[in-house]
Amino acid sequence: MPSAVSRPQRNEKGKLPGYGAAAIKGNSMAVGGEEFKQILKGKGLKVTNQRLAVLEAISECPDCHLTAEEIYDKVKAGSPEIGLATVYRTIQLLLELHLIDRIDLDDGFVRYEIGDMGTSVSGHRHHHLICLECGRVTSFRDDYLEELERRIVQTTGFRIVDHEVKFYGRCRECGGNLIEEK
Amino acid sequence: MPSAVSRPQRNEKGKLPGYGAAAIKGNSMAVGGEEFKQILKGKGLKVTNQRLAVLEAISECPDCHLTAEEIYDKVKAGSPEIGLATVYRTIQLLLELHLIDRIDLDDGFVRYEIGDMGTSVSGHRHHHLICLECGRVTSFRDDYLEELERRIVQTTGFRIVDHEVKFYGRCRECGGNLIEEK
DNA sequence: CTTAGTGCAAAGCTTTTGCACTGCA
DNA sequence: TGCAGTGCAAAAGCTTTGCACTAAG
Repeated sequence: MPSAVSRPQRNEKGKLPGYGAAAIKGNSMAVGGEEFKQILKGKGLKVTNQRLAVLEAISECPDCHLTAEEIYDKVKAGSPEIGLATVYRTIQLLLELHLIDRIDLDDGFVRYEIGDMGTSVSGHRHHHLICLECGRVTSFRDDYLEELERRIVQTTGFRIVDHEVKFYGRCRECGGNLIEEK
Repeated sequence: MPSAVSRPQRNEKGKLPGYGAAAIKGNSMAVGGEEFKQILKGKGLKVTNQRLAVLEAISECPDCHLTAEEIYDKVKAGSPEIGLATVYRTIQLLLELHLIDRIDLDDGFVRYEIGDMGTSVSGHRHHHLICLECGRVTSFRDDYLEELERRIVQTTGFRIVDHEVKFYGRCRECGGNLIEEK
């Protein structure tokens, strides 16, 4: 399989922090390795090195927005024997457990990031600023949408439990607030 | 599995509201057939029945959120000889012309909808309420985010030209604002 | 008349699945 | 030990691409 072709890249920003063989540490995880193990056990699921390694890879760099392939590569660095299918299966599992989120940054790649752990229910998820120029993605948090949510409930009867927001524009480095563009 | 409004299951397609052979009318289009033709001519591109038919199909039902396959089926009803590749190529073209938008409703399908025609620049795009229960998708408009955008510019220097918002919850029919869910 | 655009089929990629093996509980 | 979980490879989807033909300008 030619892996070079599908390498996600956008304007050279593919320099993710280098990772050594750092699996199963269980400390840098947002969820915490122990907590994750408990969740698995509680559901009658088995705790495997592969599962720990995948969650570890995703939580190590919350702003990396990794693709499945990138997660695979990161995990493989520490556990060369892991299979891509297992990565996909684990991603699926983590999504169902709401430990990670699937995000679409409109660059044609499906990406994943560590979840906001429980806070999502109260609508405090973080959001993304996407620079149309350099492709850089910046995260930010804001509870400002609560007022808007309140209004939506009143007008539509829609009870909101979560939301996702993406802003497109131009970051400071690309001339963002300096340029007077129509 | 939620079998709601416009929810195509995998391996099942074309159960959308039936559409007659209604291509090349050029009137129900948000852009207007004539306007579209002018845009094409202005770019030195050719005006073809296929292109008109694809834009027509997408703009006929702004809330349908059609997939490429569904667009193909709709167009085929009026022009049986069209090829799927042409639909994909036309979708690509329309995206580049900013006449349509690609949207991700988190159901595993890539969808397209007619663009908000120019208003996007001023941040007035419409957004989506996604019911986690029945999968129904409701659109709404709101300028409320302008204040939030203003704040983002101030704190991050990010100049915003567009945004996309998705709200997840439960629609009125599914018990939305009636249920006291923690 | 020129060549962009199209239809068809084949190729490409990403993600899923079948099956025998492995290792957690 | 038993069976969930895994690795591998094959399959399945969806989208793109090569090529000869068609039709817009």
